[in-house]
Amino acid sequence: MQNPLQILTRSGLAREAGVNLETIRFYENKGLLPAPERNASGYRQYDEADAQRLVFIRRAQNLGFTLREIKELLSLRALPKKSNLAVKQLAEQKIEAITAKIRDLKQMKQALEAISSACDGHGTTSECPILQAMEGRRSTANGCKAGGTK
Amino acid sequence: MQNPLQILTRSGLAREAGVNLETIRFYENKGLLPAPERNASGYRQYDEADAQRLVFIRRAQNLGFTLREIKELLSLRALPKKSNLAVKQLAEQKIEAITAKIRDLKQMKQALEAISSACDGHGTTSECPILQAMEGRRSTANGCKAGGTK
DNA sequence: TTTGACCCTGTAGTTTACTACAGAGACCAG
DNA sequence: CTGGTCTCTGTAGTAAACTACAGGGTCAAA
Repeated sequence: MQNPLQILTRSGLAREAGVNLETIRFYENKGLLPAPERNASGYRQYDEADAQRLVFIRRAQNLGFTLREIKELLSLRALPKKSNLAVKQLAEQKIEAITAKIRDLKQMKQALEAISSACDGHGTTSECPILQAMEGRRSTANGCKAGGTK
Repeated sequence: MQNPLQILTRSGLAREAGVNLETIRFYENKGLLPAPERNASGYRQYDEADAQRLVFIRRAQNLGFTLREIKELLSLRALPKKSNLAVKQLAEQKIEAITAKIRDLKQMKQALEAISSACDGHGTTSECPILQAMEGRRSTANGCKAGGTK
């Protein structure tokens, strides 16, 4: 317990947490990092808790959470006595969203494989089954429903 | 064969193809739609080929292609005598990319399910396994490798 | 002739998550 | 005291794919 409050500069924190220098100020503006203490010259002063917070953010990102959602997770984390139900729900919702995305991508892949397999790459573009499928001249794959994304 | 060249206004084309009015000008700037003929007042004049082109774009989008890639597909389509090998390759690359994305999402989902299943939602945030996993206090899921995305 | 619907242009805003830059001030070594 | 390296601020740029708006011109019907 020699340095319970080691002071980090902004670049020090960036190094520590493995993020870009500017990311820190960006997160501060977004409310993901609290506005830190300043020294006499106005320099930001960080500590290990801030580094931990950045690690938290990065891990949550790797699990698929957006910064908006991570902000919510952080605010829940800040209330130790609160029920963790909301956290669980956020996780479940994210799992659902990922599942849906995987489903969509699989469907997309399947449609693309179907039309791609109809093309051997040894003809001209004018008779290419892939291009024809995109033109709607052939419904090689049944998919390609209009107005899909939104 | 009564109207082999029915003239469409911009809003007419938008209606026909089911896209937003401004999208058309956006695509023109991006080079996805050719600059159309203009009438005496400078109004854009489209025809059925333009509507087909928009349909092509939408279908290709539904198959996961970006506008940049679609531009390439369109330029290949414009050369009927050219080999369709490049088209086939673009399709194969896209399938690869989708496959990779599905793999990443599955891994993400698995990690999230592992840490989420450790939480029943009946405790406080201070002892929430999900938050702990994000803090790195528990490596509930082995994943969460740093520096994942890029 | 007036009104409303359309069209034109350039530009700016949206979302997500940063990243970069310019111009100014601070700090430390030599 | 002079460099060079830090830090500060506000703002702008990146990618992707649009979407919206302001300020004007055009056209057709009543």
